Amino acid sequence: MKPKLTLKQIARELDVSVSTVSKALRDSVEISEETRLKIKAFAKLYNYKPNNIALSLKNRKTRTIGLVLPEIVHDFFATVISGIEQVANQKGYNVIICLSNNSFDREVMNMEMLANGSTDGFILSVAKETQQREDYHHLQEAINQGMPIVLVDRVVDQIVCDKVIIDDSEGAQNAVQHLIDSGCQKIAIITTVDYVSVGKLRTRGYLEALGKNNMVINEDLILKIEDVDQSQEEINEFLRTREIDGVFAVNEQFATSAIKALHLKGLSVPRDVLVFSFSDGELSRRFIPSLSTVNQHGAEMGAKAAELLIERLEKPVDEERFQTAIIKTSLIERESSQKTKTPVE
Amino acid sequence: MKPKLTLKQIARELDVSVSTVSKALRDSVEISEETRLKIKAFAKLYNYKPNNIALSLKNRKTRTIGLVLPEIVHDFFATVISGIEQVANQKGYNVIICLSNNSFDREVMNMEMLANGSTDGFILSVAKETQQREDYHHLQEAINQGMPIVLVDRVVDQIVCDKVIIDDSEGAQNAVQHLIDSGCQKIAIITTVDYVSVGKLRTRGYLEALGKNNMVINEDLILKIEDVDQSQEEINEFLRTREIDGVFAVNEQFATSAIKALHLKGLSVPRDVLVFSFSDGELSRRFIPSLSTVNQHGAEMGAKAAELLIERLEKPVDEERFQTAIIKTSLIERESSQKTKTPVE
DNA sequence: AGAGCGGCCGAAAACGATTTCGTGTTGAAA
DNA sequence: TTTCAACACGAAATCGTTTTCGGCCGCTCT
Repeated sequence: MKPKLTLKQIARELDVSVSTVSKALRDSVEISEETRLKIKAFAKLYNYKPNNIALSLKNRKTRTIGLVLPEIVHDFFATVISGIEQVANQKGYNVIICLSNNSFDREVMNMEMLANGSTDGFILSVAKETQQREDYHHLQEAINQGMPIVLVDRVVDQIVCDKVIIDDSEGAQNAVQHLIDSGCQKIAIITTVDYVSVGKLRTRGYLEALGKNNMVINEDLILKIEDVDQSQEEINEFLRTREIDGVFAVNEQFATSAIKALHLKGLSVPRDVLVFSFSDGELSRRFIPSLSTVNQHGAEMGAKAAELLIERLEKPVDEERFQTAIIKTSLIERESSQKTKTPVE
Repeated sequence: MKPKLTLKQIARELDVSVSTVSKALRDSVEISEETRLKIKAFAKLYNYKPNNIALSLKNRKTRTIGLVLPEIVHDFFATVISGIEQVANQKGYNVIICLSNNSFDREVMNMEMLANGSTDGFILSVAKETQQREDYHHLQEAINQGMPIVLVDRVVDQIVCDKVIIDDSEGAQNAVQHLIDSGCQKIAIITTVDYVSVGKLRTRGYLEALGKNNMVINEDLILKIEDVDQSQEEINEFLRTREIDGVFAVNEQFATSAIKALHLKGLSVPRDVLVFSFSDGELSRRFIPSLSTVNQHGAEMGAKAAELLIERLEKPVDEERFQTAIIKTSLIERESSQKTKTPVE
């Protein structure tokens, strides 16, 4: 086990000074060709790599991005990470990931942990609990300390910074419009409680679609779910007692639960009821019937977030103008929303 | 935007020396109560936090774990990350994540990127391509440089280090045994090509289960898949032309593809054919019929890996004895393998 | 011959923290 | 009065780099 090579060791070995070695390796004109080549050859031979920590300290830049996410066992966030990682790595940045598990305290802890010099900036999607509390002091503090933040997906309006979102409302509206166009008259929505920003927006899209088509809005067809884990029973009960011909679910989990509930009732999807979902993941692709969904393009969101952050990091003299990038959603029509295309069962 | 507070600034402000400040904050007895309290009060007031990078440089420890994974949009790896993250954070470690995308080159690049002082050690699951090439020099080099490695799930025998695996073979055997116990006579297996270590082991478990029950091994009922993306057609064709009453699939994707293929053939699961899968994820839980699977306990694997690594980092005088932790698998019996429990369709 | 200049290199400071080793001031013991 | 220990603090080294500044040598130009 050999400890890593340092400039000092090279200098001692070659009988020159540390500064000479440093300059030689960085191709400074101050160093004669002869010395330069000798040092470079030696460095290459013993596979010298400058110590990142020392560089970080010297440059006061870590080339590291802090990523704080509510969860990770979730296709959407996983794809976001993919997108971030790809752009970051390509630009020579590392990504430190911390999970908040949707807890406010863990989110704050994670940010404090990373803010002490470990990262140059943050990409963050706020925890559910944070949205509920509406306490964003930790975000503001990071910004005040000079650490740029890019918010992704679950953004908060009160904080002034770069943001990457999709048009949740529009995506939902398109999905519901598609159900309407397919002949649905009584469309239920299964959504989250209102403090989850994206849930609220998707609900709004649903309402707007109905409004635009002069359809009556029936509050009785709106189910707002607090706890995903206990959603199946709620959804069963909800659908058992309502007569509907279309369901719009704001995520894959609700969509599959809805289909199960409809089966319980003896109904088939898409034969009797059409279903449209949100968030395209493995589940949507593999489910039978495969789910029509609003694609959020998570990887693209992540990539954009990383680009925005890195740009801000590398052009710090940039004006204080922040932008909100809106990634286009797209409808993926699969079996669950198409009467004509009955799946194999 | 105030730059972060440093010891030097506190010292200047309070008209003492940097060393005094440092000692006061660390409760050294060398400092008088009065000075100590004054300094601590000031530090608290202005929310001083020591700079992590400087500490890392000084201590030659980063308290950061490098995690290199083949992919992340995959429930298993996502849960592994969860487990690692939880243990790491609780012990005051950060986690840097890099994705290899199953590419050998990216795996090597990532490790080089992190080995230059950014992390104290690695947790790694080797890329598919790396397993195919059987080139593990980058792992050995990291170890030679004094960076401990813990291999997870996709391990390599040639490298001597701590490892965390499940008994893939035993898990598969149990699953197949369960199919046999349920009355299956002709059980097909849908697995990966052999160079994927876990695939090979699961195949072996399948063979052993058949052997133990004195069942004839029919090579014609073994399908080895190279590319997951084009697996559906292969599986369709495979199942169309074979008469079977049970399917063991080495992952959720293959399992759902198999069920689709069986539907195409006019067969129902579990009525006509029983299906057992491997890797418990959202897909297994939500699918209709829900999938019986071998649970790999990814979070537990991740947690164990983090524990092993951190232990080795903090007790460096430890003997050079490495251990391989084998996490118990467990069978989760859901609808797809139980004739009696017909799902709602 | 003296001034000036360019080529080549080393010393030292800096990044922010910890730690070892002084050093000056007390007060008490001899 | 001298000596010595305890006390409270500061100077400086250290971690591994980069960079500024200055120095030395030899050469050319007047």
